Amino acid sequence: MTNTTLKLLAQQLQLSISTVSRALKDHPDIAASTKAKVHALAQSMDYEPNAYAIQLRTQNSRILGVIVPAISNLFYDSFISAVEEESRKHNYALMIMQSSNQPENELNNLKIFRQNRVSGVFACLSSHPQNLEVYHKMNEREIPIVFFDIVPKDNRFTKVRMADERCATIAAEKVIQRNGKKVLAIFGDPGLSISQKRKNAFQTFMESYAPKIHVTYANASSSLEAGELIHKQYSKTQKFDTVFCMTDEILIGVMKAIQALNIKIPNEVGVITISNGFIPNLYYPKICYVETSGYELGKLAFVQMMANIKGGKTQTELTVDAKFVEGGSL
Amino acid sequence: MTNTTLKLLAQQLQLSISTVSRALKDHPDIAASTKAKVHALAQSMDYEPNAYAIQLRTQNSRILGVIVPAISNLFYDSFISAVEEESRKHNYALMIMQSSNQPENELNNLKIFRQNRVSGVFACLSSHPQNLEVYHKMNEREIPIVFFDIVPKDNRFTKVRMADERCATIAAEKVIQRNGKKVLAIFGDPGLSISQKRKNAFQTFMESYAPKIHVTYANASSSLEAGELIHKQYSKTQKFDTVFCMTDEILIGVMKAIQALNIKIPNEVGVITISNGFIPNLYYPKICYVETSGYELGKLAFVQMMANIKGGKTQTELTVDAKFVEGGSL
DNA sequence: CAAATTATATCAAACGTTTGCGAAACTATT
DNA sequence: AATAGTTTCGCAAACGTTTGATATAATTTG
Repeated sequence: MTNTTLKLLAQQLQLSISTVSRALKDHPDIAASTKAKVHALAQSMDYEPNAYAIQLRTQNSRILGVIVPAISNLFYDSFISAVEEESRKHNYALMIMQSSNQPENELNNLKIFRQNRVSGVFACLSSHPQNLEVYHKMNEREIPIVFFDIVPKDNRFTKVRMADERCATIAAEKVIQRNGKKVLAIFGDPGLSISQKRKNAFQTFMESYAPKIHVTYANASSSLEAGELIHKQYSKTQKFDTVFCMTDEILIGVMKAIQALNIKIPNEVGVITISNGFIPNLYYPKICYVETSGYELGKLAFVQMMANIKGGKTQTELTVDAKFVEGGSL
Repeated sequence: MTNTTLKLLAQQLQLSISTVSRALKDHPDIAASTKAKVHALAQSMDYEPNAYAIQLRTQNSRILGVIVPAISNLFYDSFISAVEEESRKHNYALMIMQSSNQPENELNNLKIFRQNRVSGVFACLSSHPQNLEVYHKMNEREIPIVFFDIVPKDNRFTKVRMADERCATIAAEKVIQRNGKKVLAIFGDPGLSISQKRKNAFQTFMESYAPKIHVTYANASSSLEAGELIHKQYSKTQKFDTVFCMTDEILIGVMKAIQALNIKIPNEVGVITISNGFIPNLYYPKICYVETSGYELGKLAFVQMMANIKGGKTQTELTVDAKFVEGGSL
């Protein structure tokens, strides 16, 4: 069975295609009686406008592209969720692709986006350093780009991200408020700029506001490593009384080790992390965290995208602020 | 800056549009020298074929639609992840929409898919009962549909799902093997067919293979409820020694309560669940689980989709088998 | 009642491709 | 040198819309 088209409707009704087209969109030129007939037939024949023809003609796809490192990720999927909600409201459809942190995939995805003439793309850089030429070319072609989370330094782009430094600073503040004396602070892959930012912020705050507190800095790019770290550090004579985790992944490793060692939270050690909240709420007591909401970021990104699409350029970097969420772990 | 088109290339090269088109796709009619020139110019002018024009002309969108209840979900996002991987390999793009379990959203998403003339759709029914007319109509229009996870009874459709009954049976088997005597079995929303299936399978197995074992059946549609259940049941004189959780959500509630009550796993109680593995691995000891892999399901769904697109109808219901994954909790 | 206005509907071009068919321009064959 | 066969390319229609310009009929106006 072939799809219903304007032409088909027109033939059935002995009208011209343009009349049918206008009737369906309530154009004032068309008589009410005609409109009624057209609508009725369209309904009964299950007419659905061909998006491709429309897009070809109008040069407006109403499709937005999203590139994330991975869909299967607590942070990014809440980002996507938010963007999808907004898109629906604004009558845009979404095309989602994952880069798996491979620049090669990222490029390929962008190509698909361009070939589909997306109206804009939300991009999260894959972690490895790369050149931004593609993005510049897309800018030249006037395809709006909103970078999120992992954003380039280049300030010719529109960017939204979490207030990474603030997160770490807030966490440090809380640690001090709760009387942490010997802190183990675990950060992620030191190659990532986000790790550097958070570590610097944490360190800066600690050094200036609480110079007498003893802080051990460590890296762990996986839960496994984070767990081992706890095991190792906890057997030392100089034990920590507080542990700060930079990410959910680290927290997971830490918590496993803490459960294995049967350490009591918060009596024996306090725990604080940066997270969107899902993982911290899996434990008893709930882990205290500084919230970084992918959802909020998504909403913000969408606003920026709309501004970009409508009003031309908005080359700014916006951050969504962090806030502390109380738990029972500190 | 306007996009490069075949016409533009043709003008520059003093060739016809059709020649340029054929040159770019290595058509044997075109001289090698011409091809070289065309390719060179296309390259330097960043020519990207317009997907809409192609799709309009060829009537083949190479886009697949996916409807999930929620993207932000451990199970579905691994499903999506798998489908996306395969799609990329087969040169399809993905359009992902979430229904939020609202039939209304589901219908709206389907409309968008139809208007975009998707080559096929992966659909997971929103939980509330609804009529399948839309899907039948799409079938008539020869849009392949592969239902996954929550599938309709109607066997005119292609379906893939987890072996729900098997999961529960395997879990029951293991509980008996590990000498559970007093089992607390917690199932999800009793309105959902998946809950019924799993409960029936569990119950049937228990009654026939281990009639002397005492099983308490309970429902909990949220982690919270599950947690309360544990608190209530554990204060009784007749305590349980094993708890079976039907889903991750239930497990989360259960584990929180267990941690709060400071119950030792597996010494005081054994725990087993049905899961894709992420949550069970968050704890120490790791929770034993019967694996339901969204990833595997995605792979299977894609195979079915390809079969459907190429070879016409494949009206079968396939299931991906469950397997037990060892942990330290039983 | 002729002229001007309004209401309604049609024409035709354009968006960027793909593709069957035909047209030159060569080359090879007798 | 005429014919047949190849190689290389162009013409033009079609995919399903949208939209400015235009045409026709109906209505109003002075």
